[in-house]
Amino acid sequence: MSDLSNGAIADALDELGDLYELDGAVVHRVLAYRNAAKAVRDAPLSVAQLTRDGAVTTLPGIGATLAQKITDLLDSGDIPAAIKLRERYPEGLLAITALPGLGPKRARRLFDELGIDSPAALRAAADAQRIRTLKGFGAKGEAAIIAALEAGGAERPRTRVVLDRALAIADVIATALAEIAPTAQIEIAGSARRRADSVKDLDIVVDHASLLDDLGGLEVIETASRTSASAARGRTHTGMTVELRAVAPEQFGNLLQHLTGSGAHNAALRERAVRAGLHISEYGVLDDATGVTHHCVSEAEVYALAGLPYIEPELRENRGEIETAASGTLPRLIELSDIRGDLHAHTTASDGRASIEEMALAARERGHEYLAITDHSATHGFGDDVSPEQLRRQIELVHEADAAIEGIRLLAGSEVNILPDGAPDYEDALLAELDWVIASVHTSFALDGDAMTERMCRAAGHPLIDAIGHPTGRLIERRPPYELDIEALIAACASTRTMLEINSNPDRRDLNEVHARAAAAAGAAILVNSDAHSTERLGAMRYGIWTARRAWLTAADVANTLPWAELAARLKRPR
DNA sequence: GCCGTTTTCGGCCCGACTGTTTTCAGTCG
Repeated sequence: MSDLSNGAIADALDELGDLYELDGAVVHRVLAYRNAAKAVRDAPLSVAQLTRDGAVTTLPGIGATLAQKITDLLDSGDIPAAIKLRERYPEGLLAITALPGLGPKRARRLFDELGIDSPAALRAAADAQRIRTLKGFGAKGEAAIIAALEAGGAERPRTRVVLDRALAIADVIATALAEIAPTAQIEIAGSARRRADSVKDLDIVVDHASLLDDLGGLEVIETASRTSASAARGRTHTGMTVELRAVAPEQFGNLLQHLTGSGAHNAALRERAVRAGLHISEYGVLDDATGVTHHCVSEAEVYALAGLPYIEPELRENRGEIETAASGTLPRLIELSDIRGDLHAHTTASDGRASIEEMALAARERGHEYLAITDHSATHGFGDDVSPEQLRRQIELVHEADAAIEGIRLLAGSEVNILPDGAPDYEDALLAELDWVIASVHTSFALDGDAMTERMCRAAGHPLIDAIGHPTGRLIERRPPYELDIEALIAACASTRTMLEINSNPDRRDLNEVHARAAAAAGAAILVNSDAHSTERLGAMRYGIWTARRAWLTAADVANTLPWAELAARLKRPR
């Protein structure tokens, strides 16, 4: 039987926080639950296991009370306090608090005074003009509620945009603004700058206020308006919100740091600063001792005033980076230029668009020393499968191309399917002829967690499988990971010297940053691969690198920063 | 509810915006 996942525990804590908030608890108590939920969600270890070991209070923000609540959850499947509060506050009330402008306080008044317990009841009351009779709610508020309900705010969370689409638009906007004001400083901020999997909107910081009036004229912008003397907001034709903020050059670092976030990072940074008598805001750093507000041209100055070294945007998620920075032990994060080769790429032999030669030349152009050709295997289907006979021919073709093309080592590989029983879909004798084998799940996603975990651990134990590709199968914003005990897989890979991939396809980025950090901590070797299906997509590698950086990885944690000869020597079957 | 190179108690980031307000609470990022 598998334990509750960190995500499930975090969801339970978030729900309890929401319920306490409806119940009128002091905000700091509610915040404590939110912080604890985040700590659990970001934890690189099994929180269930930590709890059973009596060590869960080592996580930041989890004390004796929350440890007991997590223990109750693991023992009985629920938290007693949550059961009690759910009886008092109907589920529909939480849906109401999801509407813009309606928080817990106002939702409670609607519930207490008008008996409104669902979005439908809210709509009926608004239509009957009963809401405006409440103190604090006017006709305007009533109209805003109707508008929010009609926008569907209570049913579906707003969709987020996957990072590559967001960056593509951000680059177009930044380039267009730079053409208008060539001397302006223009920076993308927000979660896009932190290289998160997806973003809600785009934040852009400029030091030329005149640019605020140019936003609406850009080709990618559908509508735009000034929202204040220093800000403009636009909407792209794709429906994404763009916030443009202008600031004086001497305060550029303050605003960029503020808008890059994350919110949790900034809150933790500011709490630390307060203990030193400093107040950090988007406008400057106020020193209590002198009464002086320091302006910062660069972010590095903001951190320096707080007594810290510069912290890379990818680390700013309040996952321990502030404490680690304070102790002077931040890792030197991996960079794209550290990568020496790519061990996952497709050609026209399966579902790729380019030939072996085209992929080889494009990889060489990118500075790679080696490239593994890993087309799909015998059972792939969709007409993309490579029969054993075709694979034998492909091996010859790859070796011929390797001999013919100077400056890059080509490896004859395959991306084999992991069958539901954990076996690869080629005979071992054929696998043994390959230079490189990466194994992935492409079928039977719906196995239960135990079966999927056994399937993948068995694959990791296969002597001829070198690496596991896109280990959780998730597609960002589209498909959740399949049921899998990722820690068990990581342990299996570490003990069998099977490498784990960070797949760089921007829709995958799989392993994600939390799992990649856990894998490196467990001693498993990580790969960052493009999974390119065309020459251009070899460039997707940067997304995997960003995930690796968000996982705190250094070049030493990633195997394909090594020359091929050194990497090959570390494989379970040295070649 | 958590936490401590000012604290085991008394704090807990900062500011903008909104609407309904004669001075502010609630919400949001």
